[in-house]
Formats: sequence, structure tokens, C-alpha cells
Amino acid sequence: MDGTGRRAVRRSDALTKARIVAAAIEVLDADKSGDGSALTLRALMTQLTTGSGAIYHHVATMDELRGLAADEVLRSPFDSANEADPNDALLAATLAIFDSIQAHPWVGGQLTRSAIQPAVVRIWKTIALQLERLGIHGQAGATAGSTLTSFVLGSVANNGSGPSRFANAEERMARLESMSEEWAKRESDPLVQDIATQLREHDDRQQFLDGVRIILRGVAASKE
Amino acid sequence: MDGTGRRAVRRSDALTKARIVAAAIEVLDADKSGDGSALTLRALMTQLTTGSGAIYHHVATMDELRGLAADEVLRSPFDSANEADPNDALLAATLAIFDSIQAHPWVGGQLTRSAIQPAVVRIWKTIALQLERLGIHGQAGATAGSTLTSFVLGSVANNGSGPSRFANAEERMARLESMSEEWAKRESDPLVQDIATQLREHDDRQQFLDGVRIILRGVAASKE
DNA sequence: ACCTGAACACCGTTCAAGT
DNA sequence: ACCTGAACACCGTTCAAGT
Repeated sequence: MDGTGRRAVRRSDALTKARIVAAAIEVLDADKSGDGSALTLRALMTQLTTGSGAIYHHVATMDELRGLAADEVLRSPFDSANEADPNDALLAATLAIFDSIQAHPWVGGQLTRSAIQPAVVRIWKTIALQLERLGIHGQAGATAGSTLTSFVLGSVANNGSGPSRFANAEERMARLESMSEEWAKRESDPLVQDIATQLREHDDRQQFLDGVRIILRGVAASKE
Repeated sequence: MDGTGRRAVRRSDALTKARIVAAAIEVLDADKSGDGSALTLRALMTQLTTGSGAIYHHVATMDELRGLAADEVLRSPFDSANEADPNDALLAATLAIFDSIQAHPWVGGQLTRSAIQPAVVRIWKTIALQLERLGIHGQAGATAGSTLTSFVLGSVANNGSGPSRFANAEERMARLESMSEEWAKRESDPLVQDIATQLREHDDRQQFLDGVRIILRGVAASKE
């Protein structure tokens, strides 16, 4: 209060890096497109009612901000992997990652933009920790961890812009139908038809879980 | 020749979709950054000495063009998988994908932008065909194919912008050193140090091959 | 130190106009 | 049908100027 009644509408809470990240997540979550395209500097300026320079004073680049936002989303749920059986713990940990991204689809696309962002390191750590508990360390652990991480990133990359994530089941169906029709026109190969059919019928989450199980079985088999 | 000597420098070859795709690949390959950022409409206009409308007459959007360029790169090498042993054939096929992308790093990032682009369908097909030859069809084939495809996409996504793809080994080393130092500052966890060390020492291609082997072993184990 | 907001150098896409 | 190029509505980033 400066007594003039004319003071600019200054937000009560000061601008911090954490607040900017939170605002970025809000903007990204509010966008139904699922890719990260909604997060623009100007959208962020509106959300925070501030200028570009203020944001750049706390954050070096928009890419850094995207990385921080993705990491923040993946921060919470990984402690929950307290299963007694380390095998179940690994499944629980990867499923927690999957579900977090399902809830924030834009994270999927963000993770494959760069391997050296904090969120990817976090996933690496989570998986490596559980592998350790499974008694898989050293070179074998690195190979298993790399395989699992690549699988997770690849699984999750297109959850935002891919066939999943539609408002209702009908819209999803319609999209898949048109997709397989499009393929059918271009490709006479019956194999493609099979793929389209499988895509139409599969359950993303179940498929993901099956994939993790396959890899774990392969890791165990390689150990002998 | 119109006799005036003033005719606009018209390229001898007409503009076609195929020629535009070829020009896009040239632009992308010429860029050493490895992500696809070099392909802009304006760079393409320069390469083809034409206007934006001419390009848009043959191609709907720049995204479509990126998808076509990636698919074109992956068109050639997959026939080479004529191994007698179907297991070797599958390894050869996935390695062919990996090597093609290594030669055109921008393809890696492109593949994770959308699941319904032609290049991803091509990879799906390639893998499904070899799984078929291995006697894995139906639901089991879909699960195995999905797992392998996700792994391939995840493996390859960051080959362009990640730690690989550097002019010389020294530059690569320097980058990895600074990365692990950065992690060391933020993270006291010794696990992160291990990861950084592993990253510093590993061979991308070997790691990829090991991953495929693990998954195939897991698929075989699940069959029994 | 923190913030403002104009300015800059880019994007992809559209479209009336030309041949 | 095919191409031209100006115009439009965006981007991220910088920076002199204010408090």
C-alpha cells in the first residue's frame, strides 16, 4: 500500500523459480492437446501477470523450464515402492512413472527431448536403485538399467500425442479406425492390418506392464 | 528459353514431393546439431530456390515433411535381414534401424514426435515380420513387438541431442565429464555417480544390442 | 536485486495474384 | 496446375530503463 491507490497490481507472493515451475505445470496441465505446445513464454507471462524479463531473471531458457516442470511432476510418487519383494518393487516403481505421466501427458514428450535433463536422471536412479535391490549391479546392472530406461522412455514418449489420451472412448476409437484405414490404403501388407488391429484392442497400461515383465525375465535369464 | 534472356532462374527439374523430401534430408543432414532444428521452411526455400506457396502446394505441413524425411531414411536398409536364423535376422534388422539413425541423428528425435507417422509404422512392420519368423504371433507377438518397438524408440530418441554424436572422442568425453560433475554437485547419492561412470564408459551400439538380446531372451522365456 | 516492456530476429501458414 | 512473395500471427530472447 503506497497510499495512492494507484499501485500496480503486484502479486502478493514474490516470483521464485519454484513458483514459475508451478505456473508452467498449471499451463501445461490445462492444455488438452497433450503435447507441450501450450507452454509459451507469453502464456506464462499471462499466468504470472509479469513480463518476460522477470521470468528470465529466474530461469535461463524455456527449455530449462520444461525440464524442471517434468522433473517436478515425477518427484512425488517414487517413494511408494516399498514392496518387500524387490521384483514387485521394480514393477511398482515403473508403474508409478507410467501413471504419473498418464496424468500429465506432456511429460512423455519432454523426456525424449534430452537425456541429460533432471527427470531422466531421476528415472535412471529409480530403476537403478531397484535393480540394486534385486542383486543386479555393475556392468549387468548398467545394461539392465539402460534397457529398462530406454523402454520406459519409448513407451511414454507418445502417450500424449499418440492414440491414447482422448476425451472419451468413442473419439479414441474413431481416431484408431481412421488410422488403420489410412494404413490400409497405403499398405497392402496384411501385417500392417494386424498391427492396426492390435493397436485398436490393446490396453496401454497392460502393454507397458507386460513389457517390463519381459525385460525383467530377460535380465534374470541372462544372469545364469 | 523465352528469348528474352530475362526468364527467372527456373530449376530444370520440376518441384515434386519426392524432391522436397530429398531437399529436407539434405538440409537436416548438413546440420551438425543433430536435432531437427535446421529444417525450417525458410531454409528449405533457400535450398530449393522457391517460395513458401510452392512447397505448401506439394506438402500439407512441415510436420508431414519431417515425417516423410524420417521414413525415407529408414526405407533402404531393412531388406538386408535375410539371415537364415530368424533370431539373427531380428538382431540384424534392429541394428540396421539403429545404424541408419546413427547416420542421420535427427531421425531419432523425429520418431518420438508421433506414433502414427510412416517411419514408426515401418519399424513396427520390420519387427513384427521377424517376430513372425520366430514363431511369435497373435497376442504374444503384439506384446513382444510393442516392447521391442518402445525400446528401439527410447534408445534412439536421444542419440542426436544426447551424449553420443560428437565430432571427436575428446569432445564427447568433456561433455560427459561436465555432466557427471553437474550431477555430483546436485546429488549426493552415490548411485548417480555410478550411472555417470557407466555412461562415460559405455558403447551406445553395444548397449543397444544387449538390450535387444535381453528382450528376446525375456520373450523366449515367457513362451514356455 | 528484481522487474518492466519494447524491440529483435526468428517461426509456420495463408492467400491474392501471376503464369 | 503450379508457383510467387507479401502479410499474418505467432515464437524465444535480449536489454535499456525503471524501482
